[in-house]
Amino acid sequence: MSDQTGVSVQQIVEKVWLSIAERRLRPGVQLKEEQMATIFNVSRARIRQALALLQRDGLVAIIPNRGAFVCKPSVEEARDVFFVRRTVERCVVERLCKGVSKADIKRLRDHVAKERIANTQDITTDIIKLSGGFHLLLAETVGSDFLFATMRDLIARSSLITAVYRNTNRFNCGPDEHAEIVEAIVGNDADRATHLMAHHLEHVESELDLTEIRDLSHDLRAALA
Amino acid sequence: MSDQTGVSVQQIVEKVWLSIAERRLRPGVQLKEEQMATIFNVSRARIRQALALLQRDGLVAIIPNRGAFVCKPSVEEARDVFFVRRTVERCVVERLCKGVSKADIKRLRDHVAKERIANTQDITTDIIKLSGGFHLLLAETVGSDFLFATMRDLIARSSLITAVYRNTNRFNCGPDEHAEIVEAIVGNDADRATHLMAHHLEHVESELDLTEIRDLSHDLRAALA
DNA sequence: TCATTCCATATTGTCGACAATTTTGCAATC
DNA sequence: GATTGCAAAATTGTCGACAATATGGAATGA
Repeated sequence: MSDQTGVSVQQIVEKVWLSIAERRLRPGVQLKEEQMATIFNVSRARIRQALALLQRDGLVAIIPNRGAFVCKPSVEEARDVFFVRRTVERCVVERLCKGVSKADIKRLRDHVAKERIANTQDITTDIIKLSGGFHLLLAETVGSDFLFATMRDLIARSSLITAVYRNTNRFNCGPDEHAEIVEAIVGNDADRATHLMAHHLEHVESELDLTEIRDLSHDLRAALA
Repeated sequence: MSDQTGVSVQQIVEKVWLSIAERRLRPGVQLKEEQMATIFNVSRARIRQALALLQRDGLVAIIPNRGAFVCKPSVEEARDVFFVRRTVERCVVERLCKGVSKADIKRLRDHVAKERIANTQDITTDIIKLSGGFHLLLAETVGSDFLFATMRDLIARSSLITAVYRNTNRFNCGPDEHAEIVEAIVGNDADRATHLMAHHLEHVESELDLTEIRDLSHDLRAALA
């Protein structure tokens, strides 16, 4: 009758991640374990594991004996994330410009092609997944566990920040800029590649409204001053 | 009879962390759940939670259906970690130089004082904990969750790298350089503070033997070439 | 009417047991 | 003597149940 199919921890994480990135889950809402266990048709233990991973990625905050809540990053945190991201992505690109295999090149170009398709067909879910996935793929191609893990963390937080502070309806991180970066890497042109990447990230950040007045709900004294 | 005292997840993480940093646990060894459950006198569930956190910190690798193993970072990964660390610590120091409270200053100076005591008394465990703790305290003082989390990650990985690649018996990261950095921050001298920090990190990295011939056990073809 | 206390409810934290998977030891075969 | 196949042991993965803790509302008193 009912599908007995248990959902893997990774699938749960991805589902929640997407829901947050697509703004279906707003910052502050509580992710109750039993509720999620029912939705995904698994035991609470697996949900707890998924929540721990989401905490690792900085998407949810787990308060002891209270539960897990979707994070709301502050404007300053958003700036910090992009600051570090500029550095790490630069490091990634520099490493890639030292040479990539033919297989890697194909993978990168194929990914950009997928992004193009998602963009023309306007499938929001795919656009979000793939545009973050591009930067993750770059890090993965380097082959350093550390850079990959760091990038994973940064992408997750960037997605949350984008979901919270995006001021346009169009999703940024378009495939054209990605394509240019790939070709610069293929041509081993480190200067051009790092420059393009810096410009790309500036572009992404510029579409966010980080001048917004801070939410001072948590600090009544400051709010009423 | 036997002490019924359950050990918290955080305590387990710290114990393992220290054991790795002090080289009592070598890279590659498996951390078996039941064994650890017996040692810490807790259930396996709590051990699993601790192992998940250690994986988050990049200290152990969890292979599905196989178990958890202490990581062995490659030389290149070590360089990546220090590359990113230079950037993040610079960001932290710059933010701190914009002004810190009197309470923060006291906390920082107290910490350095503790380091001095541990150094004179030559208590290895404390020295390791405190020297990493200093950099963590700097990040915490900034007040950004993201910078703190990133720094936490970097410190954990740095500790593992130091444990693996340290070529001297003396533990680096001495309190004198820390003290200088604190005083530069107190004096709001961003130039001097960032310069000191950069020099300090270079010093730490210089005591590692990162020229070591790569371990190619995992790549037979390359090893036999 | 408002503040306080107490209790019922809901939610998270922990544990022990069982199922699934992998590793290991041993024997049979080539 | 080396290799393959199989079974037993060890280890990880998952679950349901119970204990501990926090939340919200009703009852009580000023």
